[in-house]
Amino acid sequence: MASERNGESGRVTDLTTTAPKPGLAQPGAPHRQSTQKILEAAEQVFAEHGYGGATMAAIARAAGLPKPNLHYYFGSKDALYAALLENILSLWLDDADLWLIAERDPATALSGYIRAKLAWARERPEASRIFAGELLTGARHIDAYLRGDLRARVARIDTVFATWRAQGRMRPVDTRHLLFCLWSMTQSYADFSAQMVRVLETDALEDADFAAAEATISALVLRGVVIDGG
Amino acid sequence: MASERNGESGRVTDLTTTAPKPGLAQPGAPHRQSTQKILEAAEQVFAEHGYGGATMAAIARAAGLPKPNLHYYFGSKDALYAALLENILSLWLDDADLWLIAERDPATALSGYIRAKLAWARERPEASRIFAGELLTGARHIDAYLRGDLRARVARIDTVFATWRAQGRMRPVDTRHLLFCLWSMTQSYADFSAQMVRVLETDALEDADFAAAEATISALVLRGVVIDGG
DNA sequence: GTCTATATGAAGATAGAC
DNA sequence: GTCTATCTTCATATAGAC
Repeated sequence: MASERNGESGRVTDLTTTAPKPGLAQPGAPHRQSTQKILEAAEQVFAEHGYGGATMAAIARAAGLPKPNLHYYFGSKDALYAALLENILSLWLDDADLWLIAERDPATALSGYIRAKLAWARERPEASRIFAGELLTGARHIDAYLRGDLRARVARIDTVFATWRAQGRMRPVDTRHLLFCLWSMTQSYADFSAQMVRVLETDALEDADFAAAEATISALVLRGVVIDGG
Repeated sequence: MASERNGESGRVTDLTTTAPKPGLAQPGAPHRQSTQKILEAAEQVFAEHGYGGATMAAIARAAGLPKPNLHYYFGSKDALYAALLENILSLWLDDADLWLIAERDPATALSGYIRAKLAWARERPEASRIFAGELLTGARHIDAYLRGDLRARVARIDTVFATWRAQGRMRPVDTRHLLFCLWSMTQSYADFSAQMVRVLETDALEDADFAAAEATISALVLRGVVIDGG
């Protein structure tokens, strides 16, 4: 699990695993360019309308391509959605492995993780919303990921927190529920921004809003679980 | 106005005026019973599949009624969804007014609010998921509620927190972002339970899970914002 | 590989009998 | 008020020309 999280140009990742049909020999540059455009369009449309509300026609329009091309490259709406989810999951993988490690100071680690999660919420809100929508409706498409990869990562983080607790640097908070809280607070700045902008009477979340978010979440988490001078 | 749904202004309609068609004099007991069954079925189906993925046929099946009855009582899928959202919003209204009042001790108030929100997450998870799905996809149906009622309630809570801060009983945390954190943490136990049960290797969230949730969230919030001995 | 045209089925909504 | 049968629209998916 290479911590391949380059913070600055953390743009759209590679979309490699998209061989559309058996028999396609070399997916050339135009191939990758089209699949890329389709995936970006699909991210917008699925995020805005949900899986059921999204239509292949809308995705095709957003991608600037004819509708059949989507089926040519991805086979079906469900397969396109699955490919998109696969892409999105790769974004979720590495922040914890980068920040939540036993060698770090707990306060540094937790605040860095919070900052990284908020950065994703800001840079890729549609990705976060698609993931959230998938969870809302039962997570059928990502069951294997949740039971496998995610659970393993949570188990690793549990050993890190256990180390800190044994060193007297962290209060005895349940690892899993603390992670649930961290995830929900940070991702809500993507998932529920529609509510936030209306409460805050603004058009979109800005620098100041994310700064306040980071300050608030960090205050809760650091004061809540980190033991000073440990 | 109430008689003919013109399909345009009929966004969030008043559910309690259950006069589906002009000429209905007294909505009797069977009327209310049918609308109730439909709303309960709709809550299940909309929560499980999202607005776009839900079908009137599935709702009718879940309600044990023929499809046309749904249109007879609610006019359209969108109107049924709006009526359901209206119902759900009424659940969201009162916990804050009950618990977050200046006369209370901040620790008591906040932990009581957290407990109440978690109780809703447990008792009405589908309602929470429908609300979350509405926010995820832009909150078009509840724009007026968010800009009006909700914003007013947030403003009231802000005065409560300001009082506590002035009394030296609460740290200077941003009211709105603290509320965002409280909402996201508590509601995630309904909205994202599909993820939680897989991480926790269980079939459904139980007493112990909600107890751990409450302990974790309260620990973060109380230590984060309440000043002891204030 | 790419797109026009279209098949096929499903979904929202209604007509009209009872 | 209630339900059977059906209309219309639109979505996914494909056939087949280029």
